[in-house]
Amino acid sequence: VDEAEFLAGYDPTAYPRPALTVDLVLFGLREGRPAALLLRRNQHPHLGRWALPGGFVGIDEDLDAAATRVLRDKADIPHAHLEQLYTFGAIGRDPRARIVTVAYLALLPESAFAEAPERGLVAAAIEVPWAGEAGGPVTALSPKGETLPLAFDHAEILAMAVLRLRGKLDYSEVAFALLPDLFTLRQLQDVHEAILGTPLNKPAFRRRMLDRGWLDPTGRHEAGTSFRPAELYRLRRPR
Amino acid sequence: VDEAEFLAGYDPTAYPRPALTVDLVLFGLREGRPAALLLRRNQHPHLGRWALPGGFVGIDEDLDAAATRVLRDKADIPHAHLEQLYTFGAIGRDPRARIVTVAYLALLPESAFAEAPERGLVAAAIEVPWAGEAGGPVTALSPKGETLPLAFDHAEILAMAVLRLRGKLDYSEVAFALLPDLFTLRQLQDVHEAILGTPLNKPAFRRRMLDRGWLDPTGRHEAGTSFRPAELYRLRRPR
DNA sequence: GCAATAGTGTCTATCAGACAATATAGC
DNA sequence: GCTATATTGTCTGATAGACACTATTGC
Repeated sequence: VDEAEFLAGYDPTAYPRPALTVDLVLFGLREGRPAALLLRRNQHPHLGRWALPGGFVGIDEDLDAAATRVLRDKADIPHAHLEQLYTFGAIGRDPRARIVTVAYLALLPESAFAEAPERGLVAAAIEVPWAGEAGGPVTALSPKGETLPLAFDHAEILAMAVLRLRGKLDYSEVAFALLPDLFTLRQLQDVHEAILGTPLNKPAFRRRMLDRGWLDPTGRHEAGTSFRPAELYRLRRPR
Repeated sequence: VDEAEFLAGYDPTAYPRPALTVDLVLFGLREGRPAALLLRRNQHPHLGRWALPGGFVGIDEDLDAAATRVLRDKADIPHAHLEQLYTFGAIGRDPRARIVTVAYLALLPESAFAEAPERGLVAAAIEVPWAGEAGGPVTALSPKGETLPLAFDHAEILAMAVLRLRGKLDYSEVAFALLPDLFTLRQLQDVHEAILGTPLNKPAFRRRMLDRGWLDPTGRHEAGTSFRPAELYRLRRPR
């Protein structure tokens, strides 16, 4: 059996093989809520539904390179924190053909997020029911609050993205990828609260973050507030 | 561009596509140390090196189903805790052709582990250098202590498996998948210490595990010791 | 001075590590 | 009783939540 499979590895017509794509969860915060950039499908199947940007993996292209290419070409974003999320390969997930997709998570600061609508992308708020730790199926909402029907298994992929972020939030630097270079402790706390979906204790959060030693105070302060301005911090590099 | 890719999804000859496989990390403990079942390659490339059992994903086969099939057919193990680990798709990872592999982690109790050698599988101890949290490249050792050269990028896959286990150890039930149905608290602690590669405080570990409420005492005790026998516990189901 | 938020101090409950004391099996 | 390990108790230091207090800005 192994010999046949070996040959099938050389000859693409010996056995039919699944097609391989990457799909990107372009994740960020929109008005303090989890959000992702979605693309409206203008073809069958799932015409009119909303989908993650994606593309086929080239025969001479790394998976990470394919994800970077999709980020650049379909979302016009030159650079972002990118990490592989999970690979989805259920039989019926695409009605056209057998397509296995490697989902990637891209983390965008709110600024990059704001420029997106010109490309036909919509910044959809992602509602994650708390659903007892596991996180249920998500719903996507347009900026006006309408529910956006999702294509394929993309609701499942979005749910996985939020769960992954929750898990990595407090031992990794993912939160900082969602913030500008300079940020206040309040902004950092807002990011944590948005992803966890639960309020946090302010003094405890401050203590934890400062004791961690990842933050450098800049001595500068935010401007334009009508109240006491908060100090701006920067992520210490390299970590 | 999208239209061309759409058609390529239907017609396998329009664009060449990567082949897709699953590879399994059959993980367990051998004499209190992390170990995995490896298969000696009897073909080029990497003839004589040691590899994870794997196989091509059928066109009508779920990824999980492919992993289950490999577990059954190549390792003769009817059932195990299986979870997707990561997808490896670097360009040169297989010199024959472009092959992308979805790595799975299978967790075996030591009993299933002991029966393996008949299938040509070797239970290799996995040495993970501590390497400051990140875990460096692993080395595999035969039961006699010889270093086993690994095929393809399988050292990287094994390293990822151990890192994943470390991360999930204390909020998931992966440790129990490595133990028999009835086990003592000492055995549970040994599993944790083996995976973390560091000793743990005994009273604190007991308290933590018992307070968690996952364990049911059975009232029964281990036998055959020449000292005080420990109580046997069972994982409470369902979690 | 007022409003609003930043930032700090203190008290308490919880949890982990250290260490020692007690319990129980075979011999 | 002796040995080896299981199991429990206690002390202590670190950490998180609750809550109140002080600081600073624009107006």
